[in-house]
Amino acid sequence: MTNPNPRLRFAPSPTGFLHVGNARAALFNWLEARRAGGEMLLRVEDTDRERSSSELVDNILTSLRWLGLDWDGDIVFQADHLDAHREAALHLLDTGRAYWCDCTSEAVQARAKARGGPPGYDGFCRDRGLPRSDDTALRFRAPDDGTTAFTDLIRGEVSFENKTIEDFVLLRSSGLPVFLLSNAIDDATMGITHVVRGEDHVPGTPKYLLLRDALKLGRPDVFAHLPMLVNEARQKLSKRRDAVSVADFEAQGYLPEAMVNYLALLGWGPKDGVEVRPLGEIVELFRLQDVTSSPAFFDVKKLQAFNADHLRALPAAEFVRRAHPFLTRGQAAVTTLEPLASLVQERVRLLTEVEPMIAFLLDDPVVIDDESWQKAMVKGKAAPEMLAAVTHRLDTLDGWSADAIRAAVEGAAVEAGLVNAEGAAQLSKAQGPVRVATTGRIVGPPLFEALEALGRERTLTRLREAAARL
RNA sequence: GCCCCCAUCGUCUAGUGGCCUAGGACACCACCCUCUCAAGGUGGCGGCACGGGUUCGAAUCCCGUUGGGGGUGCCA
Repeated sequence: MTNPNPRLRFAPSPTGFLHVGNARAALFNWLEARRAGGEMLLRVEDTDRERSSSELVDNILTSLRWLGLDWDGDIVFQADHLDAHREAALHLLDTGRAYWCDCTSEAVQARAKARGGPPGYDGFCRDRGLPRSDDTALRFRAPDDGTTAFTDLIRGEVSFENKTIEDFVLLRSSGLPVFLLSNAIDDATMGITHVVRGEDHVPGTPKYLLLRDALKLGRPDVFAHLPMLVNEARQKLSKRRDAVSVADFEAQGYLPEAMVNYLALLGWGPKDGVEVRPLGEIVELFRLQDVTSSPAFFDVKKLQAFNADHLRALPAAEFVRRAHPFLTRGQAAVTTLEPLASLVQERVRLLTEVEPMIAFLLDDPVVIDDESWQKAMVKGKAAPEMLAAVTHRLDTLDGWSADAIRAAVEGAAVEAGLVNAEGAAQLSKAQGPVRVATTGRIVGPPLFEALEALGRERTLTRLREAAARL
């Protein structure tokens, strides 16, 4: 049952960017391979010369590396093996399992419409004995009776009646092999034991099996068809319709560890219920047979929550390092961020949110948010009194530490009359005007640490400018 | 149309005949904590698609219905 040396593969076609659906398929292959101590191979299915491009190959490889999904051995490019695929197809012709057909797809459709039956090829050229020409494609002669079945690790027994399988194309009239043929042969050549791919491949599996049988290539040990990843309309994710490129998520400030963690939970869950955890633990817990069979919605909200958790789990120095590529103001931003790193870290969900949070330390004069100004200065109580009192106290403050600043603000609050029933300073009200004057916004990192970082001169300048504006 | 697959809170899932008055997570709401915002804590909202069986007993097994999805290319 269990193969001692499982070989799995991720086989993307470079006709689009790597999107989260592909990434999930790659991840599950990788998880099973690594858990079982097997091999993870990578094959680029570039047989569609028109739509494939080396830029897209680069994008796929870059995204896989970013996610931390490595592979064993050299990358196999399917286009390098086209001759062998063609040869195999021709062998099928010799053994009577294939034949040349000159029907155009228009003609096939017209006949289907005319007979009122199901669309698809009707075997028109089966016994015409056509020779190969520039207009003929090679079709596989599918069996007329019997069934083709396989066991799917996730879905159980799946079977198809052979009479529902049409005579599909093996070689285009250009001589190029089609996906089904290349895919089936390459899997055999590469010794793939576990075929783990999307559920959209289920209907093609009997053809795959029929081909492998006809070619006497044996069958893989295991099939596992992963549930689809769907959009809000519950349709299969598509690159064109849905914004789900892995590279885009990277650019938006997601951590690869959050992405793979979240992706692993789409169709699978650890027995202990602990969702947020390092990949290494997931590798140990993952079992292909535990994967769910129903489709899953890719929920960006939950991904964000995971990202925030993984961000907080980082050591502060590492957090700064990860934020680096997202700091557009260069070294100034880095040195500004460093002392406040842990305070910022706890408050962002995406790395792109880091710089805006420390922008008040980078901009002079500070940019004041209108809504915040209205709230704290116009509607807030005793804003002028508070600003005057705090300006004086901070101007004459001994030392410049968060604790000392806090004491000064508390003293100013009492002076401005912002006190509770016991006469103690009401910081929740008092900090508003100070915060807006110095950081420009009503929300942000803890005020006293922020002012300590801002320094006495800039703090006083901003307080005076705000008072003048009032 | 035909073939195939799927069906537990809004979403992702736990659940493999009794432990389920269905558990967790995200989201949402309330409260607590608190210098704002976060984080954290507590509580709340909310689900086994429907109908038949089988069984002492069904979210769990079987059949059907409905709904959704995938495939049906000389794309992959």
